[in-house]
Amino acid sequence: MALRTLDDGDASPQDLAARAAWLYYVGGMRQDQIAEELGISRQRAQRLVARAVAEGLVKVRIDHPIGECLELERGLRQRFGLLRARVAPRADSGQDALRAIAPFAAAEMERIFAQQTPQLIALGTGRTLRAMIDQMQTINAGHHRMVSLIGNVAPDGSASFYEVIMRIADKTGAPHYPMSVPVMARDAEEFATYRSLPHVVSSRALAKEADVTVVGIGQMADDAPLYVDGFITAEELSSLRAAGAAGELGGHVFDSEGRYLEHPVNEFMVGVRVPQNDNPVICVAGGVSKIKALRAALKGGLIQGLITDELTAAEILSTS
Amino acid sequence: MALRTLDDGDASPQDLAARAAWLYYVGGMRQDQIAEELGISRQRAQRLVARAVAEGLVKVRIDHPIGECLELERGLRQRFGLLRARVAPRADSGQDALRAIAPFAAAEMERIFAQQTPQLIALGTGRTLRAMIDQMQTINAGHHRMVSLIGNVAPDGSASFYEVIMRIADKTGAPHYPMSVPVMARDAEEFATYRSLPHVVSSRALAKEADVTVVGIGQMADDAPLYVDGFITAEELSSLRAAGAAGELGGHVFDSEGRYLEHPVNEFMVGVRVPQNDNPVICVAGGVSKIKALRAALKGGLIQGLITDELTAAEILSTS
DNA sequence: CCATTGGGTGAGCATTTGCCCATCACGCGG
DNA sequence: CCGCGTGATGGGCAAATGCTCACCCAATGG
Repeated sequence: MALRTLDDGDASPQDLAARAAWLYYVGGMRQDQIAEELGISRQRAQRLVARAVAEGLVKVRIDHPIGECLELERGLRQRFGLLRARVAPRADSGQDALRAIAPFAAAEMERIFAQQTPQLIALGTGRTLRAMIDQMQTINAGHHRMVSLIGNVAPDGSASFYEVIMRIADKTGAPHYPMSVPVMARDAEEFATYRSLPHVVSSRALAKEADVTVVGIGQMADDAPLYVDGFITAEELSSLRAAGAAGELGGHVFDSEGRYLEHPVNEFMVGVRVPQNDNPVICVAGGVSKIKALRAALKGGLIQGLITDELTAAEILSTS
Repeated sequence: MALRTLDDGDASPQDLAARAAWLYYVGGMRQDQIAEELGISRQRAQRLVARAVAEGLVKVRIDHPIGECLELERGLRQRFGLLRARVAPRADSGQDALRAIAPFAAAEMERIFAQQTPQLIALGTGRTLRAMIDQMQTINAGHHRMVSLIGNVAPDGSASFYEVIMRIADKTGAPHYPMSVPVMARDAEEFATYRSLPHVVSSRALAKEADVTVVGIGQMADDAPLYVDGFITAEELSSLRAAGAAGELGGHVFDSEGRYLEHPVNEFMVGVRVPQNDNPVICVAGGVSKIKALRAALKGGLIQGLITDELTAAEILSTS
């Protein structure tokens, strides 16, 4: 945003990359034509296009409800009474699922932001939401507000890497209310302190009233994000699993029936649990590792919308 | 992998096309991989992708401010059949527009001068072209020639401040043919004298044959450059407006349809009108005040290229 | 029943793209 | 002042893509 070319037509490499990419993808020109047009070498044009893709300037969407995915979407909606269900085609586990889902989730977010009536949007954190944001188009949507469900400070004191609210704010210009405290308190005293902070009180209040909530989901295997990112210890993870943990939404752990556990980890989470009122909670998640958690969340009615990939959707529907 | 064919039996051709396109663009797979994945031939995969693109299933967006400008450029080219259109980002009226456009215009000039085959370049005058030159790089381009479209002597006998040809010559070392007479004659006799001067005759002849012509554009409001710079009186300006003047190119005034007026001011201009032959006339201009003039010039097909700013371009496209 | 037509198919080839590598310009520390 | 990375550049080539063509099949209509 800040540094737009003021005095130099050819300047900012990103501008040039964007221009080249536009000519290539939208304009349908060949790379040598682009090179000539921009007065650069063919190779440079090629690199610019590649760069624009790598930097995520180029967003591709396939505008077609693929039959199979539609079936799955319908299945999910019916089985779990969901309000929204989107299923991205194919995609295997892990990274692929993320890549597949992100554009769909981004489209859903844009749909939310495109609404005329001002919305209060609550947001979780995590890799999946980060990937989603990267796919979002910058749009002017200053009439909505966003609030974070969960603290944005990691255990080591750094800002959480997977914080998303600031990044969406960059793209939309919407006012936002991050929850600038640690995700989790270490003891009851700390917990009481955090919870009593005025901005936490107000953020929590806002989050509970959100018109729509968008979250990822965490699983409870050995590589559970809560553990990998250092929020809980290996012992706590074991203890949670012993207590029947199946997954977590915004750090709040629930069992395979979708009931929140009574467990120290849950007691000390500073953020709010996803609202359980009339306003929808949309979960963005995919990959085999998350299936158990998703199934539990769906069963417990914790979420009212799901954006996932084809294989995950099929798996959820086939075996639960 | 190849045995996916089993469950694809239901797919409609469009579904398949969408799926292939998705795997290609979003999934980043190669066409032969897609072919294998979907159990079809490589060619079919390629046809499916092409088809998806052709049917508009694939939507590509460039998430960068430049994207907008490129849209406008395409719009201008299409609407007015322009050969060249460049749109600089943002920029409000007046000075800002100039600052934004100048680098783009300079790049265009450099493109012209960078050509191998010798070009004969005709040039107008004015603030905009001056700003353009200031942005030009010095390049050695002695094989081109430049000729002025218009006299370079102001009514008070001084050299016109906005003469540009000498300055470009400084930067390029190209031989140049200024038109060293007043812009405008005061009566028929003077006019006949000027027009008969040998160097005027030859400059005029050259200008008419220019391979490319680059001009600014003048508007006809109270601060019309022709009037402000003292070439015409307030009465003449009023008279021109009464006759329907919408703008001027090189001092030659035209109406809102882009037809030159039959008016004393036009009769006594010593310079030539911009060529109306196969060789392009590029106009460099921006700012709201010039929109009326630009629209007229475009409508009348007086110019074949336009270098402007985003707001001006948007305005021209939206309301004409 | 056969000719026709329209869409789809793979082979083969031309074009376009992606990538590696030698080279060069530039900034930095010795 | 001189090497020494570091990163950009363009040449050249292999891979990937797009396109044409001859052919096939299935449906249609005489």
